[in-house]
Amino acid sequence: MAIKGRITLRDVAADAGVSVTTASFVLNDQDYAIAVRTQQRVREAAERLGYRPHSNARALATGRTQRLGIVLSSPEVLVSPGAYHAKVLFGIMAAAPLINYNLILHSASYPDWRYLYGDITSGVADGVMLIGRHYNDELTDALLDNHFPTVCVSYNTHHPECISVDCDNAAGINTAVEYLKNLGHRSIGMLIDAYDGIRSWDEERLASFQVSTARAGVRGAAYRVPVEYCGGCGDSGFLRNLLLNDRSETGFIVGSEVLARQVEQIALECGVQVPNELSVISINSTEVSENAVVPITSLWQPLNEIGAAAVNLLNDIISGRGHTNHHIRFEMRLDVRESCAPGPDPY
Amino acid sequence: MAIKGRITLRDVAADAGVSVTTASFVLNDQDYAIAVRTQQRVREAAERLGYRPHSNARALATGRTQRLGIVLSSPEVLVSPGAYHAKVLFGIMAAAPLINYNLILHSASYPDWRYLYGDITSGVADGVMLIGRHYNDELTDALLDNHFPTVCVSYNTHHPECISVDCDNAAGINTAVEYLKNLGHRSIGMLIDAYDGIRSWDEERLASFQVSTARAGVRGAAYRVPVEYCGGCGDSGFLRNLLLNDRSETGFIVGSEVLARQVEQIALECGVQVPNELSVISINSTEVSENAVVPITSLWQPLNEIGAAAVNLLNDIISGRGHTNHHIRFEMRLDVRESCAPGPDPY
DNA sequence: TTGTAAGCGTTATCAG
DNA sequence: CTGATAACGCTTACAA
Repeated sequence: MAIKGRITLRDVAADAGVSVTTASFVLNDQDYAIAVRTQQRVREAAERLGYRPHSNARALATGRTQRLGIVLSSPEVLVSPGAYHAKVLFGIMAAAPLINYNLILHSASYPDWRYLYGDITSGVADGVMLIGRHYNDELTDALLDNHFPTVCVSYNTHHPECISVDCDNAAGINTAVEYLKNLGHRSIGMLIDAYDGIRSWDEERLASFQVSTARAGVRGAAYRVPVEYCGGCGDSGFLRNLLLNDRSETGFIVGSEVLARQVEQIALECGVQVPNELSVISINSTEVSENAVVPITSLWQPLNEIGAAAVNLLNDIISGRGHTNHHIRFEMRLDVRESCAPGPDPY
Repeated sequence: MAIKGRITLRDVAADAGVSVTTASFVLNDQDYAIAVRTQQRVREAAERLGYRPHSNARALATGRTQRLGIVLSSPEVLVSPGAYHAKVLFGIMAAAPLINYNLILHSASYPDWRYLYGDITSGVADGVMLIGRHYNDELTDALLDNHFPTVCVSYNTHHPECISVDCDNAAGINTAVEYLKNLGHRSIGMLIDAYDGIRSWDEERLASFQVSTARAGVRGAAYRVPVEYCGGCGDSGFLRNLLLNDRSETGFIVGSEVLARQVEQIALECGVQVPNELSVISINSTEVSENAVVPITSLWQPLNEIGAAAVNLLNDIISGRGHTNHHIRFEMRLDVRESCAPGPDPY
């Protein structure tokens, strides 16, 4: 079934009085020494007829689609507070056209990862960026096993060929710990959302937290908070107990902004003053932290740069270019706001 | 250049000991009365070899890609306050897979609309959704002129074949006007961002504002505010003058949430109390209005439904199904918050 | 300098 | 019931 009214290369060639080969050569700038007059005729014909190369035909012939796939963990993440994914997507969208790629948004809501796998590897795109998936993600590993060009964004897996782009969680947490220590805090807590599966970023942060607190010579305890991540609501009993019972921690590093706001909120309800009686640092530093009742000091990460880096890295992989660094990390920056105060042991 | 290691239909057919034709029939459920045993052999072979139909080859043969294009006005809109586009995109992303479409995110940053036009019509997708473009958009009209399946989302043009999905701006503004009138306001102002080109939604709102105020028997004046839309900053002289000089308006309907917050902010600075001395209604009703110092009463629109409707409408067009309604409109809802108070003439 | 022709992986027409 | 075979639009050896 012909595509309705499409102008093909044949039409252009006929109009210019040359063969399709010649027309193809000219239009692809593969100047196999074509007479200048012929070139002009071809270009003129293409222009006049409004010729557009057919994306799929070209892809079929060359084996390259000039398209990059994107997989979000779910459609919802696009509209979640802080807009993490939207910001990464922004970086991707800005970077892709610069190196001639279109983007494919793979359906994020397949029941089974195998469908997604089939979709991704159906030849619709030359490679794929997976965003914020689980540590032990079968999809990721299947893709990597089959050497499909893949870049993990904001997470990674244990797969030996895993290539990822993310912020430098380890260094970031260290920054936060040092910051609290220098403020005089001697016992610091880390609060992480309790998900089903473990996330790579949580693991990196927890590991760094242990190392950093030890190195800094302060007490460090990590807690997994059983919160339903539904935008702020959830069971707050855990936090309430944590704050009201005698705790040694005078400062908390909180893995998500929404959770950090909850902490602040519950502290308020419990009569625990932020920052005077409790310092809080969140991670992400978006408007969520900024607009909190007491604006929250937060670790910022360059999400658009992360997106852009993912695009370029994926392009390297597709082009078979050597990528020296399998795990690109971007520095985090501590945005100091008003949620931290000197601890019990200031200099 | 063969696609590396890809299992083709030929491989499956060979493995099952049938022709590609037969294999194709089986795998596409076009049960041209194929022997059940043969079917099983084919399916089994496909499964075992991990066969995936090649997207582009299929597209080339059928003339259908099962992909829908999306054009955002710019990458930035994804991360703008209120996340209008992200929410529409969410609706689109949720709806598309339900009717077996993948999504193409066209590069929103082409210098010239002609490139975009070429991209869109290159056969990469079966149709396109354009989001929030100008009233006199050359791209839109070129697409419509050439009968490329197109749906305008959140805007429309004068093109006779224009098909659009949007909120019902006219009814929404009427709701807001009536609300203020019933509160006792007798002079209402409308504030619109002053862009270069005119936007269809602004035109619809302004027109409705004139009609609605007249019908309600209140005074209605519209102002275009010269604000650089850069997330909250900008020249505020205009608003300051408007608020401080003797004005008759006791209530304003403001076309954007960011602008509405500015109005509130500047009123605060000028010592004009919101809502006691000035009532404000914004449009969009997101966290931007919700988190204002005085939470702003706002007209909400179902952005995800709009996105979903666009997907289904586009599918109808592509399938050649008759679409009775060229301009689908969704009702707006007034989210009452704290920015409106009784006017000078309450009942 | 240009043209012929063989693919790329499907689908679909038409015989057998 | 099944199998050749010709598209689909383009790229690219290879020939002329």
